[in-house]
Amino acid sequence: MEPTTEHEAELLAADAIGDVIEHWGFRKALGRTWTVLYLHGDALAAADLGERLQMSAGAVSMTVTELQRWGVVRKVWIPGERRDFFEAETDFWKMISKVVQERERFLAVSVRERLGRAQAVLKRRGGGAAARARVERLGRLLNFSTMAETVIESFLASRRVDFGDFGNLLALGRQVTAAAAGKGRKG
Amino acid sequence: MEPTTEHEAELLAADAIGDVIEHWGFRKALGRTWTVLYLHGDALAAADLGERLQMSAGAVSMTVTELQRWGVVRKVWIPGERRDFFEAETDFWKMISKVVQERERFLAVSVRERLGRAQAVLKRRGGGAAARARVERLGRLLNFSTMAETVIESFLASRRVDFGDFGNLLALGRQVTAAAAGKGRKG
DNA sequence: CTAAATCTTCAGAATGTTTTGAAAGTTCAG
DNA sequence: CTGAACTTTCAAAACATTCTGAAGATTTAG
Repeated sequence: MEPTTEHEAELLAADAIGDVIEHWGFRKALGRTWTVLYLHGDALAAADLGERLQMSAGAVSMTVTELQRWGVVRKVWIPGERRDFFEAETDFWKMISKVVQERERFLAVSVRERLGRAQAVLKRRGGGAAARARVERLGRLLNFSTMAETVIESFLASRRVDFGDFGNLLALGRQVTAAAAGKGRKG
Repeated sequence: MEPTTEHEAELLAADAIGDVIEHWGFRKALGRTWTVLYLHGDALAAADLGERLQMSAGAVSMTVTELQRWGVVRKVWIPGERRDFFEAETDFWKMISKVVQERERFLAVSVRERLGRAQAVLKRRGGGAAARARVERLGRLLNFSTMAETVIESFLASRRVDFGDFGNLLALGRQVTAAAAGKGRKG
């Protein structure tokens, strides 16, 4: 069924972004809600969101709370209005940085730490050629995850400098290139 | 509880990679299984995997089948052995390319297509200033997803050229930089 | 061909996640 | 204050995903 009304078009876009957000490990509802707010422009009340997206009051409440925790939606106060209104953050880079900072970075660090501990155990226990080969392979995995961390750090650093438009990506390209060149061999 | 035996260390590493793989939207078991094969070096039989990871025969079968579909595990035939043995692909870049190619790329294309359709509807319906602003914002989202696609294509292209070690990353840095510079403004 | 070994499949169980709906909490106008 | 409007919370329901275990299919040795 092709969308024809404005509302259907809105849902089509919201669903597409919902899929992206789900792909990144969040609830679909977060992406859909952000998109509706983003497209609408003006702030919307919780009840509006619930109606547009067919969500219960409870679901809307939890969703906007989480979106605020991630800094991608703000509560705005509208004079003379008793209800809370919400509007979307519109700076994509800001949003992505935040997520990379708090999620990807955390995972990368935790993974590197665990691989490191595992390698330490294998090293300590020694063993024959097979055991040494195992330590070596774990080392490769460790190198790889260290590199992933470097890419993430480069990205975050490029954000801090804050260029306009595509500048961030340009800076990232340069920094990753430099970091990779500096770190040297093995991957 | 700190790991002390070789087996515990293996599980610690397998679990760490399992988390990464889950973060990328696959089943944890895929990451764990690949890691055990990778660390072990020599091919293992399904029953070995089941014992090491405490999985039922059914789960092992489904898991190695899926890993083979993704090209990250191979079935090897061992002369004189009746059972199937499995070994891990060891080229990380090869594995990641495959996933990016089949999953990220697919999603990026599908999202861009849907956003495009949504924008077409809004454009067709016309409307006042608010409606025009909505079309414009949807355009920004569309630009952004086009850019994401470009980054993905650059990555895949850099892989095809195939440099050693960190060369891929260097090439990616250069290509993304070039692509971003070429595409121009707005992000 | 037969029987043992092995692998695959899949219905149902177990587990994990998200949403609902109602109760409790908060805020504010009157 | 009090009560209406609104929001938050959370237990249970709905839903989704993953795993188990056993039946059936397949392979191979004899």
